[in-house]
Amino acid sequence: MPPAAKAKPRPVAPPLPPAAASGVRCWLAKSEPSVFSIDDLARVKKTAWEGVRNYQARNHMRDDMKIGDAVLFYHSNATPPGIVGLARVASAPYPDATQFDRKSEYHDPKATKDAPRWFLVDLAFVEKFPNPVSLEALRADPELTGMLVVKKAHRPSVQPVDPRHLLRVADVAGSAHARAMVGG
DNA sequence: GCCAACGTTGGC
DNA sequence: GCCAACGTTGGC
Repeated sequence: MPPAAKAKPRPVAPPLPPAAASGVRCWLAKSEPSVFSIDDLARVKKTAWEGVRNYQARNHMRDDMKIGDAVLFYHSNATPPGIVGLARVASAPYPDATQFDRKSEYHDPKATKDAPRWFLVDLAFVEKFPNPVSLEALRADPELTGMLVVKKAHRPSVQPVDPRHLLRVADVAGSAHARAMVGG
């Protein structure tokens, strides 16, 4: 029996959106462009998605995200707020180093290296959309009804996205790569 | 800057 | 386990 089979089962996770035909899951990650924008991601190509301090968002990164998953890149506290590009998950989950760094604004005194509290994945740049989709436009699109990001005060900064919603956003945004990543 | 809508913390 | 106080997110 593989060791994993002996692991204590975690509480049942909330239902995920249906997997796309490819098995790739879809997500949305928020970032304030004044802190880290899609242009920053385009420049560095890949980054550790550090500083997430919300348990739901952490659980998505630690438990559910797989290498190759598609991630919509959302600018919050922006003018206008909205989805501006596409990234992909580029690592397995690992502890967020900033939780151990006393000088970091993300330092968590309750976290230890033996018992890390915060996990992250790396995100890699895929594309900046030719036509970003504002929050206002997301809300106005009947095909995007139910998308978490349009719900008032839906806070987790990493959240699941229905692949159909991702493909719709990608079409409106003029994406060149989403269909190849997600299928459909 | 305002403030609604959260999530977290800690006293009890 | 309850819940008031507090802190944060994020649109506006």
